[in-house]
Amino acid sequence: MEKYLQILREHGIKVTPQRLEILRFLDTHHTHPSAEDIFHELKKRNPSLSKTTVYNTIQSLMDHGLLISIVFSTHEARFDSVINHHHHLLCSECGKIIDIEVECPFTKEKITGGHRIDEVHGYFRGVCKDCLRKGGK
Amino acid sequence: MEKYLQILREHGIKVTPQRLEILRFLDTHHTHPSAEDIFHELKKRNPSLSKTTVYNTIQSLMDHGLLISIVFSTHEARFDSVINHHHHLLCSECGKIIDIEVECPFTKEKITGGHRIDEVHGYFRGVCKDCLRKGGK
DNA sequence: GCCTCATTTTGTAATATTTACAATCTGATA
DNA sequence: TATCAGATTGTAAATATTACAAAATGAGGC
Ligand SMILES: [Mn+2]
Ligand SMILES: [Mn+2]
Ligand SMILES: [Zn+2]
Ligand SMILES: [Zn+2]
Repeated sequence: MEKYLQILREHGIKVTPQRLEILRFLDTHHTHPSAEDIFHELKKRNPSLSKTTVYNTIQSLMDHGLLISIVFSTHEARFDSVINHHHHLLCSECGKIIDIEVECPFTKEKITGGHRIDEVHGYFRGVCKDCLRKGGK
Repeated sequence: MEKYLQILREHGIKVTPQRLEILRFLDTHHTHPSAEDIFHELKKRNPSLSKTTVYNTIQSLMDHGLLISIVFSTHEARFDSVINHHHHLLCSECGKIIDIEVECPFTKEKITGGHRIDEVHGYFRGVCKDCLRKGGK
């Protein structure tokens, strides 16, 4: 837990048990969880946890560049503490969101078509490797 | 209007005035409107229009590959009748969603990292050309 | 032209995620 | 230990989307 304490301190985020737990969960579960996923899991050990705290903490971590949101549909946002640039695939078979490590040409260009590009997000839809192996399709 | 009548017929979508109007609006306004935008605009000429019809029609057009949804945030979905592949930039200054015509290497590969890729969406955030010219930043 | 019936439209209600807010709590500091 | 700004909590509000059933529509057959 020392690791997460240090991360929060380095970013000037006041350390609280809730923030430590949320950060730890995100760092140890690279499954792109939703706010509900985080809340549901951490509430087991801390029954007084509030969903508002989860949302507040998520926002705080995003403001400090420690977290990105992944939005495949308006239904819900998913979150990822892996900041180094990568794309994402939503598997139509198993529903998982999977990291795609690719060399994306647009991440390097600061200007494209005259527009300034600050962030690049690649969202793919398809069928993941595991599901292809199992089911065919 | 003959054009949209033909499009619906070709795709086996039953022709109705509402569907014609929605299709026409999308084809003549490449501003990536929201469902609310479409509803609000078309209700002027057809006061009995229902928002459910807008959503139903959007879904139908998407099912037939005539429309794609653009999701930058969970707040709302935006829609685009331009199907030929292109990426999108959300300008943090003016809020517009702008088409980015680029050669994207991932659209050609059917398999990437062992996963099957069916759809590729490129979402950029930044500042558009017009806003750069005006405001600096 | 009229009937029929499947489909569509409409209006309302339900769902669910996210945000707003105020009271309470906490923890660092002096 | 007293203070107090900031964090947490619970509840309520906002809002986009979906579900549903009744009414309307429109193409095809007579
Ligand atoms: Mn990821
Ligand atoms: Mn577009
Ligand atoms: Zn899969
Ligand atoms: Zn702009």
